[in-house]
Amino acid sequence: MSVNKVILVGNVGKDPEVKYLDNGVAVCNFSLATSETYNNKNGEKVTQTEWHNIVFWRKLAEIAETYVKKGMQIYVEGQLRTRNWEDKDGVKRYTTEIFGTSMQMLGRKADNNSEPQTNPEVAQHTVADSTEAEETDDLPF
Amino acid sequence: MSVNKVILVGNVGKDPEVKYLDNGVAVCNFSLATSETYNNKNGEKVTQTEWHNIVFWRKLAEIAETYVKKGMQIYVEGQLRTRNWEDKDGVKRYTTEIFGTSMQMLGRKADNNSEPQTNPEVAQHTVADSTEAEETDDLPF
Amino acid sequence: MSVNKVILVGNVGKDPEVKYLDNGVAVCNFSLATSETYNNKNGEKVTQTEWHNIVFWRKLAEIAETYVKKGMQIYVEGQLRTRNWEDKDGVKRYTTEIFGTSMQMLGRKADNNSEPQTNPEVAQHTVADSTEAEETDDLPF
Amino acid sequence: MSVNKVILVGNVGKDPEVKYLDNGVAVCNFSLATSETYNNKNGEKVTQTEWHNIVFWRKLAEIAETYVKKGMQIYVEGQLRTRNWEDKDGVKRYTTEIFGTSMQMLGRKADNNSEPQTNPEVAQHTVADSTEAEETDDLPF
DNA sequence: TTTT
DNA sequence: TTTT
Repeated sequence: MSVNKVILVGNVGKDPEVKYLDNGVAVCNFSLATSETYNNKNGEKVTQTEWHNIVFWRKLAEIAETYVKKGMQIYVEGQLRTRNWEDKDGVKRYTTEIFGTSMQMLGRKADNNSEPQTNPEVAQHTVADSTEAEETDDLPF
Repeated sequence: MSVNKVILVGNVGKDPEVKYLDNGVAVCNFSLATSETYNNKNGEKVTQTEWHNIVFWRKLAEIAETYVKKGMQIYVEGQLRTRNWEDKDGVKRYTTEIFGTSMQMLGRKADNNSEPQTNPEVAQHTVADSTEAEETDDLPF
Repeated sequence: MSVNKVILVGNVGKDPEVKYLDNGVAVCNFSLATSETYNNKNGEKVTQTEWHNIVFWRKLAEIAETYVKKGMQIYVEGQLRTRNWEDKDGVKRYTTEIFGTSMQMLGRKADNNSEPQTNPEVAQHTVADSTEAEETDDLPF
Repeated sequence: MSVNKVILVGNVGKDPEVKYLDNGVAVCNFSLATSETYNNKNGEKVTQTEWHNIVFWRKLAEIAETYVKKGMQIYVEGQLRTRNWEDKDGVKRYTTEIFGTSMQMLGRKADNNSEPQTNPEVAQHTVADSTEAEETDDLPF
């Protein structure tokens, strides 16, 4: 009975960091900047940047490890998740992350990769963190 | 390299129609109304209603067949698809549909079902038209 | 060059708290719960709830003050904003909020208000935190 | 009590066509392609392209006229609207359009404009079809 | 820490 | 054809 959806288009702050759990599952973290520019009451242009903590798991994490680079403009769809943890003084702290479920690299191919792409399928289409029911070809849609 | 996403909250116009293909796959069609009210230049309140053709396949179609009823307020997420077909005069015609990928029944339980719900899990949570990678319990998220 | 969008459908955790700035501007805060249920690896049903900090300003805040109540199911559209502040030990802390730009009360009227509505126009249509260019009636759309 | 939202990232099919009504209001039409690639049951890669009819009004139309070009990758947010009209045989026909409310040009500047941009503010930030309440600088958000 |  |  609920919807928890985030849609972002922004620029990657740093090359993603990927680590692998003991069971081989990949987890990828990086931050994504979205910016808004407006004129303040003095007529000066002000840019306000938001930094979003993105987390990808499994296949999305592996793809991000290979293809996502600092500075790229990407589309991310995901869910909000607020984790809590204890800081060094034992105080409960909260961090809000975007648990990514889908990702797109935007702009032209030449933008995103200086080298020729060896796996264009992966790089150029939406990648979703799920085993989507593959549409079979014999259905009329 | 693209995103095609529709998000609707509206009211179901009629009980969904479901048919089953020879291979047992369910297909469900119904229309969903979204309305906007505004004041025109004469200060009169005007309501403008849009009717959306919704199509669900497989499990989503089966769930809609069982639980979705005329008048219900639901959330639908999906993609735009424009089909073409020939009318009786052989003229090519186009129909735009929302290929639903996720659905929610909104409002309280009592709103949506006069009878007690025998399968609350199905009725009260998001249902997606995909075999989502079930989150396993041994992962720290 | 960026998009920062959040779409939530959830239940209001408490009656909204509204305060008015010296210039008369209303600010409204409340938390909104979204829940997901899944089966863990032992086959047990587990519900995971996320709490979102919602902030409304101006007209949206005033409408929320009047109509939004604990328990209601609402739709919220907005942007992610992470504020930083100093805790009592002078440590920089971060809080992520949803700066709401649009809101809808869902479900039937009877769900959302025990008393008769004195201002149904306000309560029953989308309210956006902007002075939208009102569509004039003489345009063909 | 409803939500009617479309979010697209795709490529512009042709340079937008803009016309001006007698009252000076600009209306802009163009089509936007979104594509999906999947493997069919024979393991062949199939690309399915959807064409969306986009309509912009007023300022968005004027900006599109100046900056949006065939081939560009853009983000469009809007609403679904189905118009009906009579074809030459007097038959009622339907056309579904996306009434755009917000637009972004994606990718690097060099992607989208071969010439230097004379109005970077307009071209590089989100443009919404509304007179948004300008955030004033004296509010703490 | 990004981008324009 | 819905809903308020």
